[in-house]
Amino acid sequence: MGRVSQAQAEENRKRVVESASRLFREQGTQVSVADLMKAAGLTHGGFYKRFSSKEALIGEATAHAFDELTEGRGARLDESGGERAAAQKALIDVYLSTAHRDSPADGCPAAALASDMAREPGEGEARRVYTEGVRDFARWLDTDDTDGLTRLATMVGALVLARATNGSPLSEEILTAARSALTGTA
Amino acid sequence: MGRVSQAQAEENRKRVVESASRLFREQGTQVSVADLMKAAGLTHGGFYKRFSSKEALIGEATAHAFDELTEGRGARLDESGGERAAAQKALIDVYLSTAHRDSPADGCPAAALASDMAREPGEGEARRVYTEGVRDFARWLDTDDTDGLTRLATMVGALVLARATNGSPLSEEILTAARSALTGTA
DNA sequence: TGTACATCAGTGAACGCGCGTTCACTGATGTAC
DNA sequence: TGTACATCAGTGAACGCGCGTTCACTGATGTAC
Repeated sequence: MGRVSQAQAEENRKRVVESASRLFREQGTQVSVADLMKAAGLTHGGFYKRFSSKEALIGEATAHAFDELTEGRGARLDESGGERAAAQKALIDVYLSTAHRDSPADGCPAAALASDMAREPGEGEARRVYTEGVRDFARWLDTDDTDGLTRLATMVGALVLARATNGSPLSEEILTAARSALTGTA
Repeated sequence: MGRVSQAQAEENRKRVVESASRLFREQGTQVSVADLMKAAGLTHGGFYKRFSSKEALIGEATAHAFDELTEGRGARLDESGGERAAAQKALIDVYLSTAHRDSPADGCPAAALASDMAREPGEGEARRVYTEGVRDFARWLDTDDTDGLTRLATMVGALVLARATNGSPLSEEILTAARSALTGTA
């Protein structure tokens, strides 16, 4: 294929990180390097020209997924009370929807990558980024009466259990129960 | 090594299921057949004399882990109000402890196996058993004001996030926040 | 602006390794008499 | 109760395959003049 322009090369690299962040959320971090590269329209051989190891890509892809999540949240932390509560409620409704359950690739990395992070060896870049992302997300979810960490735990737990029981009616029951508990709506 | 008595063979098989149920919770279902057999003190060759596939073992090991959990809960569903609430509080305190966070092998399968179940293809035995186990556990957690499903979601989410962020102070904060929200104690 | 050549992004074959699964073999157990 | 032999639990080598990573190669891009 020959050499490719610097701009194109930069774009290719970005595409690898983006599609990896989707594939890792969808299938876990054990997706193969060959599949990751193929998803970005490349062959596996060039991987090590751009990334020092698969581990390194996991770190970058995790960071990318959390960045997306932060953009998605949109609203700033210092927003005024009423609007903030409304933004929280809107996000929780989307978070605990069957659509979110069924498309982990576009979804919350805190939920999708949790077990991979738990099994990630030692103190890698990925874990650091993940922990920071969880902290930020929880802070955004704080209310006057409930710790954002508890609300996030309920959301992540409900999503993870709904995914694991998908195909059974229980899956929807879990989402509905958690939504109702967190937003006061069925 | 020659033939082994039927009683011994039966015991060996049980040991494989038991140690697999620990290893799967600890490291995920992608632990190799060779490692599973070694953990039970056997070599990998004999595996297919006792199990039709690795999938089948995952099903049995999942069932075994949930059976253990049910025994661990001890108290019957129809227990009287006060005692039941006390048993629930006791279990929640253990569930959200750093000890439970740090030893997934003896811990809750609903939390430890969630992502593996979500990625398990199709409608296997393992998923069915898992879903049933989650339903039972949630039923046991029901109170007059809160759906057991929501309480379980909070517990599972907190445990899973605490494991993924282990090594950071955030990990303990998550456990403490959830414990306090669920039992009213710090 | 045009030419000559060095650079290097991406390719595809290859590396050593571990996977799930199969199979010929072993020798103690279980059984028929 | 004792003997002869069939059974079969467990072993270890082997299968085809996919993994993460390396590397010689290609040819268009970028640059020096």
